[in-house]
Amino acid sequence: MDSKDIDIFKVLANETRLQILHWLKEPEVNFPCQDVDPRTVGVCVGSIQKKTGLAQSTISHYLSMLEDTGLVVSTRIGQCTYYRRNEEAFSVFVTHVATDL
Amino acid sequence: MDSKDIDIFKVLANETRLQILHWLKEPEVNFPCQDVDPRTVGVCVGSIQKKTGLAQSTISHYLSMLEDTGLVVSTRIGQCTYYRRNEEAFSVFVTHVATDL
DNA sequence: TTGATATATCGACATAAATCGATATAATTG
DNA sequence: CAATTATATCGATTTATGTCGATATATCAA
Repeated sequence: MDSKDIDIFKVLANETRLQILHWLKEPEVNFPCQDVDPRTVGVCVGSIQKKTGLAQSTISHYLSMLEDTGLVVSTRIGQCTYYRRNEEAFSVFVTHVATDL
Repeated sequence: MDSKDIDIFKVLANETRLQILHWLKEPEVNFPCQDVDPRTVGVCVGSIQKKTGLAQSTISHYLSMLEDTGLVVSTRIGQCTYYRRNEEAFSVFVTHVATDL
């Protein structure tokens, strides 16, 4: 339970960010009509932003925060940046919570 | 992963509060010389406050926050209020994190 | 009841987070 | 290269959090 875990608690302490992470668990269900494979590449910022209804700058910021913790990773292809979950980071965190909390 | 879990993430997103929860896992080790059984009753606010070095009002507030989430419970005996972990609340939370995150 | 001790609550202030609109940057297309 | 589209970054404002000192409340002891 180090400072990195505290940063993860902070980033999870927000309904919109939790919602985004949840959506990204099943990207093909929650974001149909993507032009890349959402499982392996991710979902573009704009699709996520539209679904939340918050400002583009806000969602871009949230996704950066999530990426800083390692919970998601991004891939830029052309004009778009695609974000997907990093399940390894989740399992490390879950293990910490289950054993050290 | 409901609003109650978000409140738990918020309360865990602070080093001092995490530290207190960690200390309360082994209260007899971290708070020797208690006048009650720390496992079943808890540790008094003053002992926790001294160990953190923060102001009395701050620790009282932190403990109230923790109690609001259900992660700890308090018992007043005489002038002292004793706080202990509520392990059931932890296991519910851990299950949510492991399955819904 | 008075004084001492332990907590809780209140009010204040500083720092951080949420959120927006505007603008900058990167990539695409004509 | 100019216009368009998608993101990222910047600056501002509002709201929340961290933290303190002062004060109120509850309990014990004399």
